[in-house]
Amino acid sequence: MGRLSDGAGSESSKPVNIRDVALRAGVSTATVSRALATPERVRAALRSRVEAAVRELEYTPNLAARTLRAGASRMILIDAPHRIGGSFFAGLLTSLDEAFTAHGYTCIVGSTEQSDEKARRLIELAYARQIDGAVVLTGMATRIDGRSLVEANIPIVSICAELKGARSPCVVVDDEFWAVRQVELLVALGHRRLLYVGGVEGNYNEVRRRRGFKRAARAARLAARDLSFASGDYSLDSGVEAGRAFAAVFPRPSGVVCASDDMALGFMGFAAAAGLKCPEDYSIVGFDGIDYGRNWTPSLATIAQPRGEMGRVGADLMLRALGGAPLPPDTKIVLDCSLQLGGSTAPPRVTGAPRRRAPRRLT
Amino acid sequence: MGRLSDGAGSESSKPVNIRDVALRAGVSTATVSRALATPERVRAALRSRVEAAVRELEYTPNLAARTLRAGASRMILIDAPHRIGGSFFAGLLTSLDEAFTAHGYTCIVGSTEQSDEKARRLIELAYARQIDGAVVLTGMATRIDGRSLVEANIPIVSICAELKGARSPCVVVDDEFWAVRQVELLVALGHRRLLYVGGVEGNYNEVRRRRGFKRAARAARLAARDLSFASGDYSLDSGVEAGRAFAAVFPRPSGVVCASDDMALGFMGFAAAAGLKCPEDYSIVGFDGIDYGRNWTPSLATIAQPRGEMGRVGADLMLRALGGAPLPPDTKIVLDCSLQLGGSTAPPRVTGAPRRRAPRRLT
DNA sequence: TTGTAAGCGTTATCAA
DNA sequence: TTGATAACGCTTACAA
Repeated sequence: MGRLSDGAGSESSKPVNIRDVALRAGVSTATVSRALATPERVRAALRSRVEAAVRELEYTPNLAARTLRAGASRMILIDAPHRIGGSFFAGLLTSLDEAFTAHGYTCIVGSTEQSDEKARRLIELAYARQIDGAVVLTGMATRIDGRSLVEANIPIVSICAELKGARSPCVVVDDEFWAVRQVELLVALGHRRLLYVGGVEGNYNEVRRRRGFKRAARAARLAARDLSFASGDYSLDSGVEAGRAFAAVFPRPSGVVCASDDMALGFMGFAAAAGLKCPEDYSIVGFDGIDYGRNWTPSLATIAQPRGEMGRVGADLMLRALGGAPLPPDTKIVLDCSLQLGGSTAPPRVTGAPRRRAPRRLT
Repeated sequence: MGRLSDGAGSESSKPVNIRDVALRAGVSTATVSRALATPERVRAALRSRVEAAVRELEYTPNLAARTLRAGASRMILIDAPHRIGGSFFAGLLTSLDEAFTAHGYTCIVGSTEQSDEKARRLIELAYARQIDGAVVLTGMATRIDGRSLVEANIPIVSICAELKGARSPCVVVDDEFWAVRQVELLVALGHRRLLYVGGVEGNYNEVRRRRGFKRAARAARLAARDLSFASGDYSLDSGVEAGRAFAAVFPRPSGVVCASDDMALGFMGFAAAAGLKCPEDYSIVGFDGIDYGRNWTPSLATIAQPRGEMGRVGADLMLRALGGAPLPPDTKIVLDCSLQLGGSTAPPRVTGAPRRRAPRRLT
C-alpha cells in the first residue's frame, strides 16, 4: 500500500527533500527540521502532520547537507591492522561498532597499512571533515604526503597501543606484566627450556611482551642458551612457520610462549601434523583469548584480553571527546587481562627433559 | 617550515575553505575549483598560484559540500557477511577495496547481519544519499523498517550470490557444477562413502552445492546409506564440530566434501588431534581456495574461487553503473573456478574400506 | 580564460 | 510556537 502515493512518480525521480515535506504538511522547513530533531519544541498537532508527511513521502534527511551545516558527520574512522582476518581484531571491531552505533555514529573501517592509495584516501577523509574522529588500532599513525590522522585536528583514540609520538588518549593492557605471567605459568610447571614466538619486531606490543618474557626468564634463572626466539606477524600462517622450525630441531624447548593466539594455533596445527602431541611433548601459552583457542583441542592456555571492554571503553573516550569534554592529553587506561588456563600446558615429560645430549642449535 | 605560516593561528582554528585559497591566490573561487578539478582549463600562471596557495594553506576540499553539490559522495557501501573472520571474504574485500580506491571511491564496509540497529544505520546511508552504490556479499538484502538497500534507488551489485528477488547484476560461480567436481575427485580415487559438510541451510551457495553433491553421488551410483550430511555455517568452528562428530562414529566415511575451506581446516584440525591421519584415514576436499589451505599440512585439495577477479569484476560492474551505463537488469557474470589438488586426498585404505560390519549411523 | 552568482538540503538565528 | 532567511563550502551555468 502507498506504493503509488508519492506524487512524483515511483521510478528514479528526484529524492524528496525537507521542502517537499514542509509543503505536504503545510508548515515551514524549519518546523519540519524541529519536529524531527527536537519534537518537544513543536505543538503536537503540527508534529503529527509532519510525521505523517514524512511517512507518506518516505523522507530521509540528506546526510551531506546535514554534515555541511552541522559541521559534523557522525562518522568515525577505525584504522585497523591490515590483517583483520585474525579474530582478535574482529571481536574488537564488533564491540566498537556496537558502541558507536548505539550512540548514533557510523563506523568506517579501513586500514592505512593496506596501500598508499588507501591510506591517502582515509587520511583525506579526516582533513576533508568527513569523519568526526578516528580510532587507531595499529599502534602507529601512518604518515603519507606529510599528513597523518593525528594532525587532522579531530579527536583520536588509540586502542591496544599508545600512538607513537602523539598525546592522544589510549586504552591498553600491561603487555609486559602479562607476558611475565605467561612465562611463570610454564616455569611453575617445571619447564626450563623456552621458545618465544613473537610478533612484528618493533611493534608496540611486541617490544613489551618480549621484554616481559626475558625479564621473567631471568627471574626464574633460566640459562640464556635455553631460550630461543622466533619472529612472526601475529598471524596463523606465521605460527605455522614457527611450528615447522620447532618440529625440525632436537632437543627442543618444552615450553612455548606466543605473542598471539593465532600464532599459537598455527603452531599447534603444524606440530600436531608433525606428530608432536600437546601437552605431552610441549606446553604452549597464547596471548589474546580468542574463541578458537577455547574450542581447540587441547584448549589453549592464554592471556585473555578484555576486547569487548577495550572497545567499549575506547568508544566511550571518543564519545566523550566528541561531546566536547577535553580529555587530559595523557589519558591512558590500562585494563586487566586474565590468565585463562587450558589443556595445552602440563609438566614437561620427566624422562626426556634433562636428557643430556649435545644441544643442537635452533636455526 | 611553514608551520606558523597559516595566518589564522595554528591550533584548532576554523578549517580553510575555498574562499581562503581564492583570496590568497588572488583569484575567484571558481578558478580555484577549476584549477583543482580541470587543471587544463586554467592558465598555467594562475594554476600555479592556486597550487601554491593550496599547499601553503594545506587546503583540503570539504567532502560534505562537494557531495551535496555534486549529488554524489564517491562512497560505496559493502555489505559483508558478519563473519568476515574467514579469509575468503577478507580476500574479496581487499580486492574490492583496491579496485574502488583506484577509481577514487572510498569503501564503507559493514554488515547488515550484525544487528538491527547496525542494519538500520547502513540502509539509512543509502536513503540519505551518503553512498553512491552498494555491493552485497551476503546473498540477501536485509530488510528493516520496510526498507532495504535494493529499493534505495542506488546501483546494487551482488557478488557470490544472486540477490533474492532483485534484478540487480551479480558476479557468481557455478556452485553446483563445482560441487560435482568435488565429488568426482573423491569418487575417481575410489571413495564410496562420503560425508558432506554444508553451510548455512537455505543459503544461496549451500542450496546449489548440496544439490551438486547429491547429483554427483547419484551419478556415481553411491548408495544413499553411504552418504551422510553435516551442517555448519562456513566457519572454522563449525568444521571443528563436524570433525568431532566424524571422529566419533565407526565405520566412517572415507571421503569428506566441505562447502568451505574454513570448515575443512577446522575439520582437519580436530581430526588430527583425534589421531586420524589425512589422507591415510580420510580424504577431504574444500571449497574457496584460501591461502591457509595451501599452507596447511597436508595441503588442502579444494575448489579455488577467483576471489581477486570476483572483486575486480564486481567493482567494474558497479563503476559502470555509476558511470551511467545502464547495465541490463539481469546481468549475471559467471566466473570459472579451478580444481586445486592437494595432499589431503588419496585412495581409500584398501584394507579398511569394504570391511563389512553392521554400519552404525551418524548422529 | 576568468568571474559572478545560483543553487545543493540542512539547521540555527532572529522576528513575529 | 512558528516562519522567513542566512549561512555551511562547493561546483557550474552563464556572462564578461
